[in-house]
Amino acid sequence: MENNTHTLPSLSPLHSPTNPSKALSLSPSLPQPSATVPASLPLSPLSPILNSSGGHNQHCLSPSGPTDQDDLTCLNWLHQRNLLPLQPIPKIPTLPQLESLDPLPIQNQPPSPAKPPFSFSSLIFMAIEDSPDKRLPVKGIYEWIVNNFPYYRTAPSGWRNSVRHNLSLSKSFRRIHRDKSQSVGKGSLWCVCPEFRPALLELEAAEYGQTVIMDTTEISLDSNNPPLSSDPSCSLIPDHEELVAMESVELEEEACEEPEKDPLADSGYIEFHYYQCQQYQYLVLPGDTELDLETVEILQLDAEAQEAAGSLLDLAGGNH
DNA sequence: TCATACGTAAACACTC
DNA sequence: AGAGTGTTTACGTATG
Repeated sequence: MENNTHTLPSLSPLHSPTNPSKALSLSPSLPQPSATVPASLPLSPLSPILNSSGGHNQHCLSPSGPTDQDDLTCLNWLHQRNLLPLQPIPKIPTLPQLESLDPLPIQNQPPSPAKPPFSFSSLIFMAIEDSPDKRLPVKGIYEWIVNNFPYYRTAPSGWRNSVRHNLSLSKSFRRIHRDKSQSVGKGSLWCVCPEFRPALLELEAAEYGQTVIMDTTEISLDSNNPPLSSDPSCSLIPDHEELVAMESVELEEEACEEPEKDPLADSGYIEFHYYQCQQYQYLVLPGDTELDLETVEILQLDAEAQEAAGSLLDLAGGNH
């Protein structure tokens, strides 16, 4: 087995919706960027996900392609993008180890590609999101990974098996049967299940060591039990927790052809993830809920956060 | 110790 | 037939 030299952060609580208590335990009050992420990493992995332009980023796959020296820093394109509809994400880093985010001097760069500090789920997510149509065949995912992460050029081919394994196993991805008339090549197209985009976004950000989970909250949507957050005194303070079932929420399943893959369907909970960066807060929903901004407002987010929440609801396909 | 997430390998069936 | 794809199972490691 290959020795993974990177210590990856745990998955978001969104990946364990049936375990709300654990989710609540993952609510650090202070920023906790991954200390294992090389300092040479660029800042924002949010870029590809949040690029709503729909266009294929041109410089992410530069004509010359990334060099082996690019290694992890080959992700520079990720933060070179001018997207971030969820802005304001103010300039971050507040941590000493992130003070210098410029690429390392050549002499300090590793001699050979190191394994990217991204899980396969994140890699697949980035690949799909970077495609013009937000869908890719398995082969296209391979190619994207190889083009953007030199490590996988020379890595044993077993990682491809892992990619396929992740595609099949992960609830975040779903298979789209190709139109027979347009079928070229083998297999199906794969896309990101919309309701899991925020979760993947969060995961990717966590692996990037930038975004900080400020709080994880679960809100009651039961009309008989108003959300605790409707209490004006209940504000988003660190370690503030709300735990309630979401019995009245009906997830829209039309976005996903395989509703049985939706872990929220039987979890009884919905999780709101708050991100805080300096004076801003961000809200990430699991997506495709029927929540509207009124629901969001009771969370008493500040104006910026509400704007971000609105963008996220748009992203998640919510109506408001 | 346990649960969970993740990576990896392998077997198998299916499609092109 | 062979390669690629998709699914499933199993096992090991890391982490909280």
